[in-house]
Amino acid sequence: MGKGRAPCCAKVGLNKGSWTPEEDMRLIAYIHKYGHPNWRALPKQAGLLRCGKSCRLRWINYLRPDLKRGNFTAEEEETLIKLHNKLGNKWSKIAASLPGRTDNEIKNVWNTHLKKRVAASAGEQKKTGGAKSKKKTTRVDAPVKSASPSSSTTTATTHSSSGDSGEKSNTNKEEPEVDRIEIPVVDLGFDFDMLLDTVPETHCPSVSAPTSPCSSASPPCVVDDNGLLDLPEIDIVPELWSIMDGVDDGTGACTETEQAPCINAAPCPGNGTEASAATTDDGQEWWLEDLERELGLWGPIEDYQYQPNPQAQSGLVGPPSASVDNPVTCYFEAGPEPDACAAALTDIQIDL
DNA sequence: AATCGTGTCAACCGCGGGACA
DNA sequence: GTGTCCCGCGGTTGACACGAT
Repeated sequence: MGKGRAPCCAKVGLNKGSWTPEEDMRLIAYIHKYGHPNWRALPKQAGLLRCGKSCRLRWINYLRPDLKRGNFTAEEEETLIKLHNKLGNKWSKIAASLPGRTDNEIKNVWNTHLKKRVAASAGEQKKTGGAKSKKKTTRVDAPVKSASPSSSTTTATTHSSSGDSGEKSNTNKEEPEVDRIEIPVVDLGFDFDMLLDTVPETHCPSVSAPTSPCSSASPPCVVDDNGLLDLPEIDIVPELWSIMDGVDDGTGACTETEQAPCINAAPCPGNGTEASAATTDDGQEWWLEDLERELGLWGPIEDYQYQPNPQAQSGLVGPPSASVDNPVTCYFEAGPEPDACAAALTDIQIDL
């Protein structure tokens, strides 16, 4: 402890709190393309006003492609209870036995539902002599709301990133037991690589030959003036990066690893990112689409009406504006039909 | 309809451990 | 052998949603 630890984001003026869709997409797009060989350097390279820690957390707990979203199944809960009996609060170890679940999620589920349930169950056993098996007979009386993650047969827990509003109704999963959702490859008409086009060039790793199968459309770090989605460039005072650089290694320049983020290895197998499966052509297609579904990007088009607002302000720095003012937010919130979405996005440039 | 209380969960914080120079 | 850096873990918090009154 206290080994000259770097100040966290709060101390150097970086963003904190909830992630905006823009930030999410930026992070997704970046990791999708370059992986995350160095969390600390990632925000800078991706043009994110976040600390590496925050990016890592967001990725691990929310954006990772292999996350199993939705309610815990009865089996998972059973496993969790058993493992907790055995391991205690070793959430990461428990998470290792529950594929697709994060330690954070497991911790939350335990603290909010299972702990009470187990306690209640234990109390009941005491009362009744405790001879009953611990089969999940207490589910019904668990003091949880119907939409709680533990009630696997009810409404799915959602993990929308579109702010915290309206998230409970967006992404219902009918089959929480499914480990992997098989999603047919669909041409979205939207390439995540276009997001990377907006990564500030100076912050871009100099990768000469992106190997991302999804990068067919555009080379990295080239701002396309032809109407590709322009995420707002972040107006970051140079001092901020200086601070971070100073915190990093003092060079301020990309290190070797930063220069060549593990494209081939990306997203860095064995690094806690199980996204390695996504490095294959199919895998990338799969998880991006899966993520889009989870984020509510798929759905009816009726409500999707983007109205460019010239006075719209960037949602990246500062409070996110209403979705109608922000195509990216709109993209996340409205569940646009792919073509329409792409069309809308390509028509729009977000200005600071 | 408004207010209050509770539950949920994403995100933050601080620390420890391992890797590396 | 030592110091530094980064990653990951576990505990905690704050904002939000929703149900009850």
